Amino acid sequence: MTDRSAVRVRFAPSPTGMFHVGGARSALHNWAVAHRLGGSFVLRIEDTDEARSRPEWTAGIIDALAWIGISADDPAFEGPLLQSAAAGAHIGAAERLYQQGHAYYCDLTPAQVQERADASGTPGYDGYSRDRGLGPGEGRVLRFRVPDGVTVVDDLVRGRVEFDNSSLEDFVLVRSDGSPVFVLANAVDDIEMGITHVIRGEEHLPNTPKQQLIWSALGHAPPVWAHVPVLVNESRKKLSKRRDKVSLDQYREEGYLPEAMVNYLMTLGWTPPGAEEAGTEIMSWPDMEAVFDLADVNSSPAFFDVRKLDAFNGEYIRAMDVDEFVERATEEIPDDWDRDRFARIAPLLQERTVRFDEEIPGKVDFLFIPDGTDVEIDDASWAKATKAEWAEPLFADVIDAYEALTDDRWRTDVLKSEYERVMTTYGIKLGKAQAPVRVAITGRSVGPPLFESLEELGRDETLRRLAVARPRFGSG
RNA sequence: GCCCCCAUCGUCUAGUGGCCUAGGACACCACCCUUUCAAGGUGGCGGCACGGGUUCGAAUCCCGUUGGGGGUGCCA
Repeated sequence: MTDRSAVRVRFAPSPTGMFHVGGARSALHNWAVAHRLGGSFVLRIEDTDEARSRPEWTAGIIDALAWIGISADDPAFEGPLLQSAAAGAHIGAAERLYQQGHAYYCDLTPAQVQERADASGTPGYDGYSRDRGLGPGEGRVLRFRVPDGVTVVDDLVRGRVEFDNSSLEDFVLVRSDGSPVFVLANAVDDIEMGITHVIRGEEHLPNTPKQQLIWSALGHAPPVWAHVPVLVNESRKKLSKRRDKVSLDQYREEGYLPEAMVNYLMTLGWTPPGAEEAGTEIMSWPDMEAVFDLADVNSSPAFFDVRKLDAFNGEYIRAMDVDEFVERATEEIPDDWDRDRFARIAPLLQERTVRFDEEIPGKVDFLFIPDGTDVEIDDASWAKATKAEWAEPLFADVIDAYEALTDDRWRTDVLKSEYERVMTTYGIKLGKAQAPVRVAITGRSVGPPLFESLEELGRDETLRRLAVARPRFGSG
């Protein structure tokens, strides 16, 4: 027995082999409502269209959900249920609808329907078979007999939406091959599963009156509807996998943290109460879940802005435990790099990291060059760092000072103070003064803090690189 | 074409008739800090699509216009 008072929501993706960020947001909304209201979250795979259904895709969906914190192990989680397994219920419901006069058979082919529409000048199906009393048969579809009147959809995010039934036309419930159509299957599944809240994307709003009609024809009060606005791209078109980067997995591979993705996704169309006072929209899932309310969700489409996602990701990365950061960052470096050396330098990268992709190795690769191979020095950077009058003499002085250092004094603090001692002669600040050496050592003008890098590189290699670079002064 | 939805800074939003000289976040710009780059701090730029009403008073309510989007299958 289903407890009718208990909240039950569902997330019903079709298995397409790719999990959409919009789907993730929708799943999060459902998850938040289920938890907040002490209800359950049902995962239903809409695999009716067999041509695009693959078992491994269901596993992919579960994995993607787990990544954003919707765990199949959570007590609120139910499923996965396969829509195809309920085919009998769909047909049974269709039969009932027919028996009770809420549906009727029609033998017109799509082409014939089109012909009649063209002839009359009124688009759509004209109700041709409404009163012809046709029974089931070869090549016949079952159509819903849409009653006169108005269907009012009460939507949590949109309010009251009215549809004149005359604009609905007698839509198909069962195809001529006997298979149920989406609106029927979807509504019947929701009824059978005791779904109380249907929370989904706005693109479903237009077929909601049809489903509501089915619910009531089947003798049920409609569920609570909530149609959340779609996610759009920079040209304000609905995010599509054809032209936009929408795969959750792809973001995952690029090194976005699930917490950041979840947090960002939730801020699209909704601001956590208190975010303004706090001066930040960064908020943990438990905190968001505790205050999330569909009625507070905005009703206009939201642009998926990767720049803001990046900002969130950076915040979450900086908030990570250092060891955790190092461990995660290590996954991104080439196999032949010295793990220990990387672990020593990696903490310096934490606040400089926005994503865990290529930028990690690219920032410290100068420390992992094979013995005997020179760094590739960027000419423009070298030219800029050494164009001042003081550059060449300072460079020479630094070499002298560093050569005088014994191995046991080759430490960040000493390297820095020696550098500062040398540069006072030239009356410049460390910010400028460190440039020539930085380029000589790393090949670039930007990178992790210099003296820490020199300590890690070691005395011999540092001195060697400085010696290799020095002749460049003469050659302009 | 028809049906439906939407409309506050570049972006995401707060705002539910007076608290709005419209607030925050991201981005951008400037300055500060500084061992480059970041991070951090301070400040700045920037918006209620338009036109009519209603009201003592409108970002907020109503109507229209314009603009955008979604849906219009025997797809899901």
